[in-house]
Amino acid sequence: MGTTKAHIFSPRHNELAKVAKVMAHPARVAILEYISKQQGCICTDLVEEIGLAQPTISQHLNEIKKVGLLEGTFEGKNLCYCINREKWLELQHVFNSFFSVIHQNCC
Amino acid sequence: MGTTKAHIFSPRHNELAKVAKVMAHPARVAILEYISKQQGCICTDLVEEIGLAQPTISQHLNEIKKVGLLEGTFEGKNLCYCINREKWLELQHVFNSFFSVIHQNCC
DNA sequence: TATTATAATCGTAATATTGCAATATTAAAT
DNA sequence: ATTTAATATTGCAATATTACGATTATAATA
Repeated sequence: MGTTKAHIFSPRHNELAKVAKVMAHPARVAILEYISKQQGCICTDLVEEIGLAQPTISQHLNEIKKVGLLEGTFEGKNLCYCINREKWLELQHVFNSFFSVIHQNCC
Repeated sequence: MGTTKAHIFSPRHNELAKVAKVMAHPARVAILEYISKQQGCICTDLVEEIGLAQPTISQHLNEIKKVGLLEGTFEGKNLCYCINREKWLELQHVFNSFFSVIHQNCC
């Protein structure tokens, strides 16, 4: 008990839920938006910008990374994070399709 | 500890996270899709269709209802659930805007 | 009124998420 | 080699989520 029964759902439904989960926390929404607004991607001040402790931000970044939405490279001691444009467009499409699929003809 | 610090985020970020959370579980994705595919909305067989226990489905329905995505009316002993079209379009717009806002110009 | 069918609610167990202090790691700078 | 700065990892506490059995509520039907 307590665990999502992923095996009873379709891969498509599981996939959509997984990516939705990334956006299901305001910190991650804010992080994604902030990173996207940077010229480059030296995101040193993310901790200060968001207002959560450094380990917490690090964890959230990791969650975003796990679904493939972030690309990170080290530039010296600084980490250069940026959004994976391909994956982002893929997500946009997944959501858009889902929203379009829902045609209700009742009530 | 353990609770999301909603007060440090903007209303927009909190709102987006809230609706994303609804789609952050495959059962709710499946439920939304199933309801949308019905002619009317006699969703009696939702439990059988999804494969989770009745109280669990009821809970998920309630989560969806809480963000205003479902309209429910009783038709005799059967509950008639259907998607709130207006709210649905609103959500689609919220997500679409967010995806569009992300313009990364790095990496 | 008693029965039946359907859905909500309650209570509870298992697990996941959120957040942070402490610590470790990494690499640049001194 | 030490220090410094940035990020990751660990460990843990608080809270949220997921799931379901048992029960309750509601209304149609016999």
